[in-house]
Amino acid sequence: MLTNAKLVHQPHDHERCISAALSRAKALCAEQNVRLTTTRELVLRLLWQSHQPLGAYQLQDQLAEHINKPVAPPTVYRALEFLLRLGLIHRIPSLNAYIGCPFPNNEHSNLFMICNQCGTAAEVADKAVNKLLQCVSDRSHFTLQSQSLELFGLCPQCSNITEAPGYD
Amino acid sequence: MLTNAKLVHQPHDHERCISAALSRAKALCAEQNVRLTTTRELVLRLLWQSHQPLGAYQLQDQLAEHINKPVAPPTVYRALEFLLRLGLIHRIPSLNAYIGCPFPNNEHSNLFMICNQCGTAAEVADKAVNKLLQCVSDRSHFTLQSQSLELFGLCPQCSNITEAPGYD
DNA sequence: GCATAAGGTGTTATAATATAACAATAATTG
DNA sequence: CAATTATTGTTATATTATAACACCTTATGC
Ligand SMILES: [Zn+2]
Ligand SMILES: [Zn+2]
Ligand SMILES: [Zn+2]
Ligand SMILES: [Zn+2]
Repeated sequence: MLTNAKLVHQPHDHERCISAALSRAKALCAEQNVRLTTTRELVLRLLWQSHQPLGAYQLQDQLAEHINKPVAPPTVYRALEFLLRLGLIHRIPSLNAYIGCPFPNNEHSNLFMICNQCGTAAEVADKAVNKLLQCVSDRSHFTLQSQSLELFGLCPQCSNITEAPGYD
Repeated sequence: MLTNAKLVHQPHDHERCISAALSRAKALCAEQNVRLTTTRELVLRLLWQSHQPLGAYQLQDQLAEHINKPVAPPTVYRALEFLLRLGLIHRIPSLNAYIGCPFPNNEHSNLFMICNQCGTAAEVADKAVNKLLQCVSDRSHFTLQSQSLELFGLCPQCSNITEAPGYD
């Protein structure tokens, strides 16, 4: 099982997350011979600011603040489209939000564990999950092409807080 | 494995799907002591017209046509909210669309197989899937509360058409 | 039955998310 | 440097969803 859950759910050196993501992005763009322009890189950086998915209009605001001039929606959506196409980010449909992918160009599950409390989203790539879903598809003669899997609940930290006994 | 895939992907007596859905709905409403008003029932019927998810504004149009007077979005969304709360329908986030649930008040997976070609969506409830996802969550100490699982691809019919050899 | 409360609907306005279309600019290629 | 291609800016608009408040209907207690 490949996952960034440990990182997401614990204090960690997040600068490493960011720089790793950026160097992966640069490598991938070089490999694919496409351009990681300033805007695209900035949007990617913004998405990697935290492990919480961001909406397009949150990105718009933050982008505008960063470059100190107004930004129109298409600017954001184009950058998102580019990053999605390269697999550098994912869209989380039920949140209408976007998040950096911790392990792009791996075959992976598009499986997210999303905390209803703090909003963090950890990604999991699990062969057993993929295999089982493939199997479910096969049984119905369904030709599986892609998937979007979202688990909602409480991350370890928020679980602890919620479950806390209370001395009353 | 509980699924309506066979029905969805083959010609079948769809009237039975509809009437079964409606009687389930009536029973559930009676049991819960809530009212299946005309609008709510109509929306449910419209969602059961086919095995393809419908968007709220498609429903709006069809509803307006049926009752022969204009309908405002809140009317539709209120009916949808009611039906969702009872578990009689599901929302498919990546399509912004809604579909009738073939086996409500069962513990189930919220797992859909959605055809990219013809738009049909079959639902699957599979204990093995649920168990595995629970297990994945446990491993990360994530408290699983709900899930949304969407598989995209080609239904059996559309697979055959696509894969057809071609005599050229 | 009638008053009351609760639940449901109508209506208007608006929020939030996403895309279309076309002009302008920048980067790449030969 | 001209020609082509990729990228960005700009304006307008489509699509999905909700807020707020007035009005009506149904159930409930007396
Ligand atoms: Zn991090
Ligand atoms: Zn949390
Ligand atoms: Zn049917
Ligand atoms: Zn199909």
